[in-house]
Amino acid sequence: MTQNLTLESIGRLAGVSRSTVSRVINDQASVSPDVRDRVKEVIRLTGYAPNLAARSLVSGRTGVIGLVIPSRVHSLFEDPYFARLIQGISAASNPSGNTLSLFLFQNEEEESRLYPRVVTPGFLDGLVITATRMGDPLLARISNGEIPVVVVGRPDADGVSYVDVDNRGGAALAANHLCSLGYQRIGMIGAPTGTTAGADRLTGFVEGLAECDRVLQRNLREDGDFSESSGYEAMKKLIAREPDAVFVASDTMALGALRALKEQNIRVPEDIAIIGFDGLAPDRSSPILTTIRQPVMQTGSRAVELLNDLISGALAAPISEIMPVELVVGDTCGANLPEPRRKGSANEP
Amino acid sequence: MTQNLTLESIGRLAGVSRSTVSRVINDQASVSPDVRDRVKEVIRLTGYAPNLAARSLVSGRTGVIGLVIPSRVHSLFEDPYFARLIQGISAASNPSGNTLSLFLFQNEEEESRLYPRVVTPGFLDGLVITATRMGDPLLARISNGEIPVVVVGRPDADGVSYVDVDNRGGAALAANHLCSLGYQRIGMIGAPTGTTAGADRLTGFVEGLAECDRVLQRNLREDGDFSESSGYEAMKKLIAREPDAVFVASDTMALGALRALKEQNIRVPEDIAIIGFDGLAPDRSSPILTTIRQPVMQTGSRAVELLNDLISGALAAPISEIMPVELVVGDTCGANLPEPRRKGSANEP
DNA sequence: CTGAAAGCGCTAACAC
DNA sequence: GTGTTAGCGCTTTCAG
Repeated sequence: MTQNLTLESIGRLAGVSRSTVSRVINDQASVSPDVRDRVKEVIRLTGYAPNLAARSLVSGRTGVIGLVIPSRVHSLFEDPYFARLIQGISAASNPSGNTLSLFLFQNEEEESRLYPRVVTPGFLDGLVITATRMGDPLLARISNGEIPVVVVGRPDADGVSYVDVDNRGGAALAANHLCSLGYQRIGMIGAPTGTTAGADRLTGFVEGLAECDRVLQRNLREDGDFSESSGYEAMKKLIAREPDAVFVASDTMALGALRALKEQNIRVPEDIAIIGFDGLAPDRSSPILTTIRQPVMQTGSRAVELLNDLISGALAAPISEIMPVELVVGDTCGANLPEPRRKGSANEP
Repeated sequence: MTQNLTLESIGRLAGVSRSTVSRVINDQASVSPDVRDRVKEVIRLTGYAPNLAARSLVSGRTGVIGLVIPSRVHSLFEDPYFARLIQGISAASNPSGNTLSLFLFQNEEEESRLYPRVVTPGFLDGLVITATRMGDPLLARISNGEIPVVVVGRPDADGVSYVDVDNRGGAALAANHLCSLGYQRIGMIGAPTGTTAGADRLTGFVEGLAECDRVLQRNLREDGDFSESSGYEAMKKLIAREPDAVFVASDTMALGALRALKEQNIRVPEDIAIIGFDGLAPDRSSPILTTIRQPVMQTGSRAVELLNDLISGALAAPISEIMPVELVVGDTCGANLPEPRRKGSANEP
């Protein structure tokens, strides 16, 4: 079948030199229409495709961008967040002619062993790194610019380009929503504060409460690890402390929280209001979860776009961008209940 | 920093020729120990890494394997199944020195546009394709062996290598489990029969029921599309027809089914038994789901191993392998309830 | 055991 | 407009 096809052999078949074939392939101007057509026909007939290795050897570009998912978030990989993110990254890679390589490190050992390969110039054109953790050792090694990198999420290092979502603003939105509905004993199930997303959502929520002259009571906060079961466990602990509303820092954890409540026959939103974060579980809960939606796919796509700009030199690092979030009102906060929510009941010193 | 490092420059630094450096790098015997040490030291100091493009230009190998996820299953990408599969594939790729490229096609158009690139020799060493659908156009174009391919799942084409799980056997196990517990009105929420997995699970379940002299009543079967909400909807329809046990062909759909039941205050397993398939939601439901566990990660890893054998020529296509599944008894079938389940009640013409 | 030389398939000056 | 010619960095004979 298709084999041994080279510029040279195509040229021979079309009766031209290899340079001309190269010009046709790269859509360069200086080729007469008839020659161009003839060459294209031969290419079509033979099914010739240029050898990428040879091409990248001379051009210095590989056409490959890498997506690195560090080992510590590995266990979270099953959160639909990553599926969406990958979809967004893939969607933006294909049109730009890039191939996406996935680096899913199993553990620290593998990470440090394979890491050199990932940042070595000539292997990848650029890198997207998901960095949900603070003090990422990978980031430290990148700053000195071996290869263009864009981080998804806020890195806690300077000089690194990134795309983040407005975690603080979104969490504040959640706080305001709960306040405006009259809830009094407002709690939170947080994400790990060792991740910038977790830290930012906590900060934002506290700030949002402050805008309504409220504070987040110490005993009304539990943290999870982004998993469904951690949300379930956290909510079981909170129930005894009787919050009337809880902000859960991820939808997956919120599903766990709802499960815990249903198990105890606590009604949502009548007995307790729940608001999530992510916007990833639109129809997976009964009642439908009120949440803060972040544009996950777009975040991934935007990261690739910025990376392409970095690679082409159109932009110089570091650059950053914050994606907007929005409140999506569902049924778990009682916003749509006919009568206004409790206002000013529930007192506690 | 690190730049322009080539075999030549390393050789100069170490006072040897580029051939010798190449031999050291490729661990070839004929190099004297002292020279080898000297060269290695220079490599360490400079941080030199071979240019992969040049290497693959001469070797004909790229060290890259592709994972293709066709557009029709794209919407299902968020099922944790794919996350696990990717983990397995990635886990097996790294040690074998391969890089994993992900081809997540958004739609048919993109699929056929990018497809040539994917099967063109010289771009990828091999391909893993998830083929949950029948009549896959990609598979048709592959059979004539342009590039080594291993399919995950049973392809409905001949001559294609694949790794599948024992869907039929597993579904039969589920049927036997329900029969042995004495259930009478046994229903099923199936996966799309346009996927080989869906078809095989249906076949196996019917066969399993037959072993207990039962048939799957027409009106006790509804099909979903692997999504949580489709499981929810299917169960809502089934409820009125009063099955006392339901086999749900995927855990994700089973979670939806459980949600529908909880919403109607139907108790599991007291009022109805539920058994899933996949083993992906170990602690995500209350009560804990009884299910048929398939080794998803291992399936992915095995696919890569077979692919490597195909690439190296150690094995010749087509080859195939069926991974075993197992029954995991949870709390949704009442297997652990103190008293034996109802035996022989519920009559209907 | 080591070096010299050829060549993988392509792009990009540089001629004509 | 088109062909000729150098390499890109590497592996691999082939000499020595």
